Amino acid sequence: MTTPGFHDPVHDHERCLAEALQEAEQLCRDRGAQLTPVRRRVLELVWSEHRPQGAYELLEQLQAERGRVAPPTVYRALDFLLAQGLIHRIESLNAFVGCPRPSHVHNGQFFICEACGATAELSDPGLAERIDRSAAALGFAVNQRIVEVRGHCPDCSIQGSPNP
Amino acid sequence: MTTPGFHDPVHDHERCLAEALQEAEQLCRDRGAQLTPVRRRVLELVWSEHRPQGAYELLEQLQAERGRVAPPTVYRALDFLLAQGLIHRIESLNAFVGCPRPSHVHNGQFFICEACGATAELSDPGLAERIDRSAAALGFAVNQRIVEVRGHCPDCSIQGSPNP
DNA sequence: TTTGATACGTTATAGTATAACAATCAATCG
DNA sequence: CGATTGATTGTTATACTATAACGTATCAAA
Repeated sequence: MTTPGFHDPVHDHERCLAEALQEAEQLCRDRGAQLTPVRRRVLELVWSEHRPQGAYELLEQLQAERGRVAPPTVYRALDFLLAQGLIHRIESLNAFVGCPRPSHVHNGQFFICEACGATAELSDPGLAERIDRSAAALGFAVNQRIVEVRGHCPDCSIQGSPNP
Repeated sequence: MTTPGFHDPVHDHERCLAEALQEAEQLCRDRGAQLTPVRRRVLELVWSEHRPQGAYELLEQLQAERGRVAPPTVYRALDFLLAQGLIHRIESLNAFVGCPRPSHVHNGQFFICEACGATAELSDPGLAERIDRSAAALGFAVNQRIVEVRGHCPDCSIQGSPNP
């Protein structure tokens, strides 16, 4: 798996990508889910950066390599990847990011840098519990917890930072 | 102020609305912010339900009473109301809901019923602190915390519920 | 009276997402 | 084998969400 938190601007990203793809293949094999070429390629594109990417951003890249591709193609691939837990949707950005722990069911917390876009996923079970306790007090049955924290990552919050 | 949590399907909503409007006027007066007729009307429309409403939903209502109204009009009003903290944007719905505690700076937590749309806002400072601690561990500087919990409200989670 | 700031009107367009139906293909069964 | 079924992808059109850019009106300060 990949390291938690933010990544160094220069890290071995080939390895992130390779590990994510390998884990996705394993997981789909185990579940009998079909990681087709389109779906696999979209997953690769999502994983090409540690930054949420919009559907149309992914679409453009697909079109660059395959000619005519229509929006439903990429949205269907994204739906599949979401259903398998291989990617997450960042609601506050209408964008998608790879999940570093796809085999582990969770609603993570996302820390999103407003300067460079880098996003880190954390999974604090205590936070989920705390939300669930509030929900219980309201008589509310929880399906999904969305936690998105906006701010500045370590690289962008120091003065003289690359993206002020 | 209005009561916290979910509201009874039949409650004195006139009162919710009147209180929200009164507080908004007070708050704008204190700040020298202009609660113009359009802005005030949009706030009323947002407060017409305890359920987040889309910009175009609000736009339709405005058009019904004022003839031609273009999207920027409603978006500008929403921007103003957001800036004053009089409403909140629900990111996972692209929709807007009235803030029951506008004079109190906060990032609340929203509990959103996926059946009936009813939304309750809570403010658990401990939750915010917990998020901030995670952020600090990452070296992340927090600007905004978005917490949206999807599930079923008390009225919709009982069997034989109105909106299963 | 001019100026500047603020709000609002208006037109056009950008960006995000899905409905509906056709085509393909592999697996299975009679 | 040929037919059927289910899953996936292609294709076209359209719906939904949001903003850019520029013009107009108002009002208070200089």
